[in-house]
Amino acid sequence: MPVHNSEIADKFDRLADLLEIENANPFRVRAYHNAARTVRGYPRSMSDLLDDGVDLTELPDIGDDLAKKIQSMVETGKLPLLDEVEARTPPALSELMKVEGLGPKRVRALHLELHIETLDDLKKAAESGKIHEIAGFGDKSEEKIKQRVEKFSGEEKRTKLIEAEDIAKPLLEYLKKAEGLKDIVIAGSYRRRKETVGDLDILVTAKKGADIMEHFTGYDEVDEVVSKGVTRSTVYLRSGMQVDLRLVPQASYGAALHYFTGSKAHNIAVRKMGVKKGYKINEYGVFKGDERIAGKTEKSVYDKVGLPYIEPELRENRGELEAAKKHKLPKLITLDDIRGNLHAHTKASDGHHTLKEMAEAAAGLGYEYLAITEHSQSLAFAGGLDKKGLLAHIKKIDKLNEQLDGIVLLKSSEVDILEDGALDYPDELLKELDFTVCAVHQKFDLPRKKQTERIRRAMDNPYFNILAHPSGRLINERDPYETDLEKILEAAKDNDCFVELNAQPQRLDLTDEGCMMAKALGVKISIATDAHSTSDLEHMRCGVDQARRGWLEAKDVINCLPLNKLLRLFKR
DNA sequence: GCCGTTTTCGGCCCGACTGTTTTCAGTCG
Repeated sequence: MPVHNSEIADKFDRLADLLEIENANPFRVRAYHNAARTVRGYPRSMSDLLDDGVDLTELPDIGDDLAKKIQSMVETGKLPLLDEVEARTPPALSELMKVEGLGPKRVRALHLELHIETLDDLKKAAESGKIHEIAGFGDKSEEKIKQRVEKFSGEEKRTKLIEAEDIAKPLLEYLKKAEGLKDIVIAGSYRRRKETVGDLDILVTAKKGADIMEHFTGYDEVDEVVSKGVTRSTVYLRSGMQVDLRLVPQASYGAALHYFTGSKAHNIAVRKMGVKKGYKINEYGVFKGDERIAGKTEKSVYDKVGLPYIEPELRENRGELEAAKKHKLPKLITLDDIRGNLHAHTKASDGHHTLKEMAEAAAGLGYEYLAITEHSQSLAFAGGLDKKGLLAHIKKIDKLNEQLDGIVLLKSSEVDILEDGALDYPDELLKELDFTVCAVHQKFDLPRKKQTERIRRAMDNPYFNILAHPSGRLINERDPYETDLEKILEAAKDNDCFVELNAQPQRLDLTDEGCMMAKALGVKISIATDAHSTSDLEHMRCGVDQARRGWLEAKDVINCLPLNKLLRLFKR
């Protein structure tokens, strides 16, 4: 069982937390966190990189020492230094640091003074009123800890982007009513269109004297006001979502927007570039000495460090700064580039609308084509069509196409990939289709090698065209099944197959990193909604967001092609 | 512990808010 990047990253983060509690050199602590971020976000597994003989010190923030530690973890699953540290500092202390308001210093104090090691210890200590006796803690701290421990669930919950939108939109409408408000924008990972967001960062500018903060904390969805200041306030909404509101002068709007959009790694890298040029960059602007020389727009900030504007979706320090320096940034795909949708269901399997209704909805979005991809015969529980049923459906589509104007329905099927890699219909039936969308829907728990081989074998079939939702994950609900994505993409490349970026907001499968890997390997992508209703068709925008995070351009995406060119791609 | 068209040693992003303090440490983003 190969070690996942996330496991390596978690170990580095835990080690960093414990070292911080032990009062280690803060820069050493940061080095471990930085390495964790690099490893967690890396599109290829450390294990595969080592197999290929890649020198890990080439990766950002990985030096000789950490490269060795990663190698040790890949080979043995162990990080000896972590074991060593955990032997003298209780491992659960790093959990305590996740409680809001508790950092390394206070966790250390709680441990030294009251021998608190676990959440349970902390809860008891708070209830028995021992905490306020420690130097640096008072009655308020004790009370807050008591409340926070009560609410603490242990896991940091990130909210799916589309759910965050549902929370953000009414709040934004409410905030816009504030007296004296000028600009308002949601920054942070929401603006970078990350698939999940941890909190909402809202940036505003306003007329002098306007009481925006009062208005904000008075929102009727506010559950708790964490802090409230002149330029910054933090609240929790009833939904559990944390919202930060920041107020900056208009002259600083661009610098603040850049700062609060992040990512942190991108910001730090840009700041470092500023320092090299003798500037200081913060949320108020770019400064040369005391003089503000830029900051009204984001572009002005990039300008000062000698870079072109970088789209928010790219700001992850995953090579965008290097690309920008060389003027090689991708021209990111937009929703307008999309000409059709290659994955949709109707009432014939598990969809909610008829062929005609789906066709008209797709035409209404300005599409040239919509592919009808009912489930195949093995997927009985999702209304999969048997051979006869599919043939009849094909005829229905032919007939409807004669009546339709401006849009063409493509005859396809979401064909199951069986456990042995065979497709769920015989070839003589598959050849009646314009193309196929093939997918794994059962036997999610095969070992990595077998699962990978299953999909690769399926691609050997000349009627295999697009691999749908390649990992099967459901965000926050179901883990991806174990595969070697790189090997699958290589097989797709070799067999002239394509890979889907499923735009369902709970799937978004490929990931952004998967898109980057596909692009690097020369595999083109279908961004498709897997629509089960007419309204689902509008989830295309979610897929496009994810594609943009994955550096994709219109030329990388097959459903940006006109119909005649698209169909040529499916002849293998 | 990482990193280097000034450096292989000496830097490492920085400002706001809170609470516990009498001038600032701790935490957060």
